[in-house]
Amino acid sequence: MDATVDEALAYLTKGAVDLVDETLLKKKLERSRKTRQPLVVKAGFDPSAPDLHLGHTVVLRKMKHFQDLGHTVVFVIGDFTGMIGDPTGKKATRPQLTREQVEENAQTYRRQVFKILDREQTSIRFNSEWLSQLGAEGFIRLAGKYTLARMLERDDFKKRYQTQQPIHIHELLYPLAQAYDSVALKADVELGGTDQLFNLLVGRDIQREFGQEEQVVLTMPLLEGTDGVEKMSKSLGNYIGINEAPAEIYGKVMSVSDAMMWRYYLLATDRTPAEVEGLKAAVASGELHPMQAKRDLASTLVSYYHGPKAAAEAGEQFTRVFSQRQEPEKLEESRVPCSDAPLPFYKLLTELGLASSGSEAKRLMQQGGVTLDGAKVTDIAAAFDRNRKACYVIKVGKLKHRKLVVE
RNA sequence: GGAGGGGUUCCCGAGUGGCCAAAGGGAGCAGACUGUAAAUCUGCCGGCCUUGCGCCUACGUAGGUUCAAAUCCUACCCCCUCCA
Repeated sequence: MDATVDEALAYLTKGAVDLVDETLLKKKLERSRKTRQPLVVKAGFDPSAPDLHLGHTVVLRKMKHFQDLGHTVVFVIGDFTGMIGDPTGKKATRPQLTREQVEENAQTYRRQVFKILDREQTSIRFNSEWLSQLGAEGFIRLAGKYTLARMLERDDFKKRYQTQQPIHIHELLYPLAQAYDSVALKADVELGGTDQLFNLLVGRDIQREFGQEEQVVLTMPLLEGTDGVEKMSKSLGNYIGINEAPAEIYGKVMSVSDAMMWRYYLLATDRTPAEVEGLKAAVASGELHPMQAKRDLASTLVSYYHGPKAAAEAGEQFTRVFSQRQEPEKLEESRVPCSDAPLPFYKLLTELGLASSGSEAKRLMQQGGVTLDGAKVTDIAAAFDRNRKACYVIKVGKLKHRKLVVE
């Protein structure tokens, strides 16, 4: 950490959206340098969705940047708030997590997080540690440090208030609980997505109430999912998980639209904004093929989380399956016993899990998406012949290939 | 406590007695094309089968009126707004 404060500042704020406030961050950096005392950099994570996806990595990479300069990162797992359960989605009251589940999820986090973060400079903490100590009394006291009017300043609440969406009282309490995390940890910096700005700012106010120096707030953009519209999230199914199979990550990245890939470059890789602009210009001028640019992106991302070898293999498989329209190297295999009883083909598809329902299977067949050993099967009344031992390759759509052994 | 508005298929959002498995958009899926699972275009998009213009399930919940209800009536549940 021998970078000058200005260099450090530039490095740390790269890609960030909000920084509150710069002067204070400088001050903290300077002090840290003098006292050799690393800053405490905190970010909170949901205990119920332990599968990290590229969206999470935006903040995680930023945490790593702080580590690069010698600071300590605290990965806070919001188990306390998680155990209360968030009732906002009225259809399914989120199941309360047990102690064991939380611990299990934490383990999953540990496994994944250190693909990005440095183990030595990271501490993983549960916020129940200090929040459950607080008790009802302490919590109400904490609530006494803030006002409803200030809560309603939050865009999200304001909007919901106006559009007749429910706001539960405890939702107003969440920001306070999160703010108290900062107090308990004496956080110097808190990181989060731009949607967290408000919560992070409440942390500053509450810290001040507790006589602490306020934290610096730094927000990162939210990465859109593979649909290119909504933010990446597991529940929307538009995510790319870092623990997914290499070929899966590679393929999903390739399915991102050309326009969207720059965003991924910018937020999910280590390329600097200038480098990304350079690539963009190269594509615009025809110097670099957009597909190549996207392949490089896919390869980079796979190699971050699975290593360069896996990235190379995923690339090869992609070429094979999508450019050359061949079967992948390794086919998933299913077995079916020999029998004289006729089996409608569409039933076979549902049994193999290649279609979610009979109607779906028939639809796929009618649309010409189903192939048996390379020949299209479009007759929905077709039966599958399984009265002798044989081996077939079934293809459904472009993505699903299956080797079928009749035995 | 009072008055009013509202709950529709994965999401948003039309629909106020039959032509509604229900407009439109988004997401998703398939095909064509291609430079990829980009873009674009076309089609599909509750389930079941004997694929008929068939059957079952669906418009907050439970009943009722009617030959026929997402649409009308009754009760209940939930959400929101304003007043107190």
